[in-house]
Amino acid sequence: MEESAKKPRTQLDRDAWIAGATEVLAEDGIAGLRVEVLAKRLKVTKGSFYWHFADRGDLLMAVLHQWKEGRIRDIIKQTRAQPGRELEQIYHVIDVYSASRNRRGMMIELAVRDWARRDAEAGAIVAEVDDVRLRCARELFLACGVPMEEASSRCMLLYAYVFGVSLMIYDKFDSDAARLKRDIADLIARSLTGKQAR
Amino acid sequence: MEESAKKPRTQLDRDAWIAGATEVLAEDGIAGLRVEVLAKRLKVTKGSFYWHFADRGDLLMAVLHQWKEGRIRDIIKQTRAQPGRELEQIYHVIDVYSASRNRRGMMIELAVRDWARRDAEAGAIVAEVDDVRLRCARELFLACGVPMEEASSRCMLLYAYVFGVSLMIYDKFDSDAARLKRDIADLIARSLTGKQAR
DNA sequence: CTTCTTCCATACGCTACCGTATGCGCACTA
DNA sequence: TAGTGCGCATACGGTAGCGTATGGAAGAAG
Repeated sequence: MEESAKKPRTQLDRDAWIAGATEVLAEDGIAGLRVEVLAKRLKVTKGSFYWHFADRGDLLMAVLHQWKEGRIRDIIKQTRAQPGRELEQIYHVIDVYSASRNRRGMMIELAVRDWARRDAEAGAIVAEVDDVRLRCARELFLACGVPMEEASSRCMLLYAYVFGVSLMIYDKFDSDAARLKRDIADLIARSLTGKQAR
Repeated sequence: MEESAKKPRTQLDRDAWIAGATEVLAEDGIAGLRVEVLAKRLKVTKGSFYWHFADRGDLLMAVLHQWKEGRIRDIIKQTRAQPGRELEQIYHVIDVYSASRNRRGMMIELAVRDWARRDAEAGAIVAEVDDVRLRCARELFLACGVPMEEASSRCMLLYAYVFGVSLMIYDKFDSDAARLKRDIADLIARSLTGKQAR
């Protein structure tokens, strides 16, 4: 009757395909996300795929929308702070997005954003996610006592930084990467006008 | 004997292929950079291509190395400031990399970085470019009187920001994008410890 | 046991692309 | 004017991937 989730997994459903596709997306990017490659990975043939999906675009849209919903859920969670601990939460957000701590998530993030640079539908999704992220993060800064315009600037700087730093390769530049990251977090989070709680 | 460079361009040389390839790279990314597509764009057949290049990889490496050399030349130029005007130069660097003012260059930059995420050779090139960029930008901060560790943090923040902001889509977030960018530049450039010249 | 539905395998045609082989015009040279 | 080589066109075989058509196994339903 009800499916117990501990079966030897003999059948694939739509979500299993989407999960596998997200995995491939993280590793090989949107260009590497091919129906037959994914099928081989899931140990079935594409006959299965075209039963669950109309075509490749159908899968891509499903991946995109599931990504969006997961991101928005996560944003809401990550930017919900207990009163008085908003600054702490800002540091936490920076840390969570640190590529080393969330490598897989950041790989997906970058793959989706690269995708969005050339696809209007992906672009629209990224725009939605960015909008939610920026507004939620801005609320945190506002709660810290930072004025509106500065809150906007700082939260934009925050997200641009976390994405941008994941694109850079700087092993040889600084010997103490941990200190570097801490100092940069301070530059982003520590306002001159807000009440400082750190 | 010597070729004058003002011919009606009836023949293609290696550099013309590389230039065309860079154009395609900017538009379609590394995955869209295909020999036959590029040939069609240059209005020749791939018979010409395989005369000038051993294979597709040969072209890709040529594109990569030319990009690297161009970037390093540009970095040296952009971070050379007249004594006393280093802070001004920092603002200039931020502005130059602003996606809206240098869209084409940033598209290439992002394409190369996406490429570098999955290709070791591209990764090595990006690492070299990042190293030069960070060191040159750090010199500017140091010349502003910023202490070493803070200079490292700020120049890292600077580059991560300019790349990251090019990945974001935030039309609806702030009505005054110009002010936003100015304020962020201030956050990156204005040190608390250095002598302020702005 | 039959029948129907679900889920997947197999086989096919088609396109895009890679790299090679070979032909061919044209400029230059002797 | 015949020869020579450069720069490109043409033609070919091969692979990868998309989407379709069709068959078939296995469980549900009767």
